[in-house]
Amino acid sequence: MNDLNYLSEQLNPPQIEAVKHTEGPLLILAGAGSGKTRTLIYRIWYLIEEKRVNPWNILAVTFTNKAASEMRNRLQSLLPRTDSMNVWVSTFHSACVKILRQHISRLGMSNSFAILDGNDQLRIVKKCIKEVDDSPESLHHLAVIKEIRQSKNELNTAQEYKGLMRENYYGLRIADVFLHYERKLRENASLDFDDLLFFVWKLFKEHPDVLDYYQNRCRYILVDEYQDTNHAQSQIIYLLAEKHQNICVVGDDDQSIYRWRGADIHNILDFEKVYPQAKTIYLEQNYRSTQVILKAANQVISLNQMRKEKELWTDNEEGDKIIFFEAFNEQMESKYISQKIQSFYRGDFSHYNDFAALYRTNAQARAIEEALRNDGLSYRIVGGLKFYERKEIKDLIAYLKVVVNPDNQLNLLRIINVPHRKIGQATIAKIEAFADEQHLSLYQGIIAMFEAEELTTGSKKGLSHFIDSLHKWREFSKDHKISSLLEVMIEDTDYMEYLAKEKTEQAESRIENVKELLAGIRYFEKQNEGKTLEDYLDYVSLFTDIDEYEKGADTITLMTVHSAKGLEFPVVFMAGMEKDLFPLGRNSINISDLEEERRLFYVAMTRAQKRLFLTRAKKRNIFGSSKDTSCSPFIEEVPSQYLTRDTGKSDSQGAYEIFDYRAKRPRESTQRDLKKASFFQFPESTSEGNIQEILRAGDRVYHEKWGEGLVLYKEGQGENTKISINFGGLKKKLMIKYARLRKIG
DNA sequence: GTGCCGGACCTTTTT
DNA sequence: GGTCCGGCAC
Repeated sequence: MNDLNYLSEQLNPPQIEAVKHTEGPLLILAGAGSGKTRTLIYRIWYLIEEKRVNPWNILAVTFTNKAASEMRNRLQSLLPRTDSMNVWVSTFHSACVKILRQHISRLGMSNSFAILDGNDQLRIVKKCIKEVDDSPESLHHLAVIKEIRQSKNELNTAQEYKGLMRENYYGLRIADVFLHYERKLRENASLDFDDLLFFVWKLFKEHPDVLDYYQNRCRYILVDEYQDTNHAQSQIIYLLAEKHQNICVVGDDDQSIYRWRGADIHNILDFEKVYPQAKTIYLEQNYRSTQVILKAANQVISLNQMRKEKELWTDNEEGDKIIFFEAFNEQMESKYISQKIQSFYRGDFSHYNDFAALYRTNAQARAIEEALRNDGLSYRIVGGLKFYERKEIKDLIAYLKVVVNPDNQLNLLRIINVPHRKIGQATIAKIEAFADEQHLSLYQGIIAMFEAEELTTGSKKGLSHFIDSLHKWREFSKDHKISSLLEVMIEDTDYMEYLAKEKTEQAESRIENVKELLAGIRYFEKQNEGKTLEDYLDYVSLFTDIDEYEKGADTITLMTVHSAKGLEFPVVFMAGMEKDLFPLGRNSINISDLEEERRLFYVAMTRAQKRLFLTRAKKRNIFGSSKDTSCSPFIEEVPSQYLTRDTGKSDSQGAYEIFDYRAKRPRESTQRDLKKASFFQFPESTSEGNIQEILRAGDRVYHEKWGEGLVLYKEGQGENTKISINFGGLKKKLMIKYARLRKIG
């Protein structure tokens, strides 16, 4: 088929224009739901198929691994395999890691650097404050981190930062911590997230031959979500595109919601100034939402001053009004969400993944989770405590990192006494002092101390055993798979025993997590044959939970609005529409903060395809005590003709629709239902306790991992009750208190 | 060197 | 309501 005919079947006129404008800078302002990813994909297809551009010369940058892998998948279905494989599709951060692993030695640094995550950074900054500041308690670590990150994003070194703080006493104190922090990172050959960008920029600036290589390689550059770029990122892109000028950025200033982490909205607002030759194309047809939702969202966002004027339109149906519901407290709010989902389910929307509950802060997930669990609905929480940030996972990853690079003190310290080897503060201080004196790394210091026979008996045994094991693992890793190595390490250190001995109820789930980690590694090995332990560690360092989110599973999705960007759902619940929560602001919230919150609200609204619910709680638990709340000002910003209040009939305490399964239609709630609901509101014991009473042989239950099952019999008493369940032929005996079972039906 | 207790502080949002 | 950290007892 003729390419142009094909394109006009797939895309609308402005989208086609964006695809065909291949030479020179291009700004695509793509509103929510306007098919921007689709446009990008076809643009790459067009470059390769029509313009005969070598796929190898195309770079497509995204912000999340999820977005990158989605793009890769969609390219694969459109292009011959070899072509789609050769396009460099990557996140900013992984592209930078790839570049630095090759060339950072040109800056006099080690190519085998470690990557610190946010928690590592936090711990190190705290420590640095204590080590160099005169009154550590008056210097808040978050303030310091903010300054460090901002400085790096603005491409200033610690020295330059100190220069800028000349007259500023407080700033100078931060500068000293910053300098110390940098020294510590360099000594340990470690880079934080912001360093990844900073050093790529530095590399390009100081080594024109390296820049030239990448300029020639990346002749056609595409950047997704350009409104989220920070200064460092935009400068890297600027340098890369300088030679060929084939830079296409896609974004929506109205969806810029990462200003707080350094995203500079001016990058997109001023694109035409930075690239005077730029062409600008607007994608304003929305394919996602109903008229009502889209018009309401348009109205809300139009209140922002700092934006490019535009108005999305759609051919979609008019749709139902947006519903606003005020609940007594967050338990009732959650109950309402659960009830609404049940009344829709098997009605207009037949899958659980048609529903999403969004919120401003992760802490709100708990109440919603509890309501859904009590009602036996299948849900999943995206984000929150992340898998790779769990203690047990970080421990084992640190073991792997130490095998790769024992000189990294940060990782070594994390595991040197985990599990316990009787190596405490005193011993470590002693080694540190010795190592400093001899100008050795901590690891080399330990070895040297053995040779010098400087160690006391107490910790000697534990230390020598640890060092011997480390040698053994390093040898072992040379000709064994990552998963085998980890298995051996877990075995040698009795790590599972160590977890099991922690009598907390977390023990079981921690052990499960370790198994999941092993399974994850095996999967990685299968997917990436020939990749090394170092490759795996890079992958883990840049992995986030939203990457894991898959449409496939049929569950209700709970996540923050930030995580929801780029996704869509037929039915969206936006919970917590309260002043000080959404918009979130404590003491003072200035206009530009408010505008960012409004953009966030706009993102939330535009996730909805068919139905949108806004809910709030009149009382909410904050830090354990119940507080009265007032309504979010955003509610008033939604035009009243698109909004209808669900009063829950006459009862303002929060009546709701109940789905009557026998009649297969909703009925109104009765006093009895309300009583029942308020029982769930205050579960005396947690759901584990409740469920134990409820479950009996013959009940159907749902388990996160095993799916649906049939209860066969119970065994034992009280806390230690075990339950035998048949999961589709597979019989399992589980401890009730750990199994997290949900009753079905 | 380890483990337990109590108080402070906490919540944005994420690569 | 949860986490982290310091202090104290063993």
